[in-house]
Amino acid sequence: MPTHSADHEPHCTACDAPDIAFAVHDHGQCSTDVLARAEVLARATAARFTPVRRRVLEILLEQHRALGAYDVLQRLAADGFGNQPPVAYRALEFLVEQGFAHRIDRLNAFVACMHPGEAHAPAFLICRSCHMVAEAPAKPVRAALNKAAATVGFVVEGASIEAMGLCPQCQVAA
Amino acid sequence: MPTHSADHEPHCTACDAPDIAFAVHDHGQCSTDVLARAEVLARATAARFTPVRRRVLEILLEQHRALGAYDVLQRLAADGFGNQPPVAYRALEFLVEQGFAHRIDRLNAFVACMHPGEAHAPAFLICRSCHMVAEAPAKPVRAALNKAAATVGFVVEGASIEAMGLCPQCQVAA
DNA sequence: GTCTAATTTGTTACATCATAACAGGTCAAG
DNA sequence: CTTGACCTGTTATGATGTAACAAATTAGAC
Repeated sequence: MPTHSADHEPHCTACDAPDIAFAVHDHGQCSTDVLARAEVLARATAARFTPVRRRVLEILLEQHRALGAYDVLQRLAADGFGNQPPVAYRALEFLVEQGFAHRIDRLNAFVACMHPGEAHAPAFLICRSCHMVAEAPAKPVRAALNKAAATVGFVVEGASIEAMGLCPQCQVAA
Repeated sequence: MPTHSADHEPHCTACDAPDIAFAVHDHGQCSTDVLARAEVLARATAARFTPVRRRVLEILLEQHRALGAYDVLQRLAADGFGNQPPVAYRALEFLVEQGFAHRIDRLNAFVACMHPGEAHAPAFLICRSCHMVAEAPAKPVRAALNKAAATVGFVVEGASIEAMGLCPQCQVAA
């Protein structure tokens, strides 16, 4: 699995779709930027970005991977926060509502959103080997889905699109 | 929610995509046909279509809805089968492997496949009001997804595409 | 400032979903 | 009619998720 901590592409601020989870990049910068953007957004929307919530986002941002609620909880407990499930679930729920994190149904787990505030509904690309998760722009995918649904008169309000497969690095490794 | 038991469109045998879950149809015929097709397929592939497995498929076929493993289990127990979780999970796993049922990640539940043997990878349309689930042909959707993944070098091996929304009947009702 | 009301956090308790491991039964092939 | 593969039943436990209420904190009214 790629160490994902080098500093070749030091540019995460733009973080335009498609995102750079699978590319070698300065992840410290990447996560710092996303966190900063989230803070600005939170201030703009009266959302209370409390210590637990902020810490959960930091934890999720450490890696481009999905973490289970109980994994997050363990980390929180180690930091002196409450260590009962609702603590983690509530913070995660908040982050998802604010668009700062996404739930991956297929994994019963959560990832930090790499494009907070960008009003997007991505597809998720999950590497079965290194377990990294990237967001891919899904507009055409959703358009196709809406069209397919329309043929039976179904109106799509939201959709999970989660792909399992191999990321570029793991393809090479295999 | 539609009663879904009338006999207007008595034609499920063809059951060509997109499927008829949301349409008024003779559901007795519909489920009988699918079950018969599954039996033929099972005979063709050395798969052992045992009483529990058959019964689970029958249970799933009763409605165009997803059932949790424990719902299935309750029904099995009522029929005199073992009432421990593995009984249900194993039968469901078998049906999914054979392509006779699908797992809906979003619901932690299972639906009967309406197109057994047709080598398909559908998108699922889940009505948030009546909870019916239909399969929609997803070829163009998957094509778009593969394309989006390709832009970051990701190879898709499988994808869950699950849409939440309103079925035609429930749109009218609302 | 400080009181009040709303929100957030901590905690208990429990609900729901899922699987490992092994014993015993069934069935088909040799 | 035995052997080996597979299936079923059972025990036990693990993993994931939530309801409900008490205590702490915060924002806003005054």
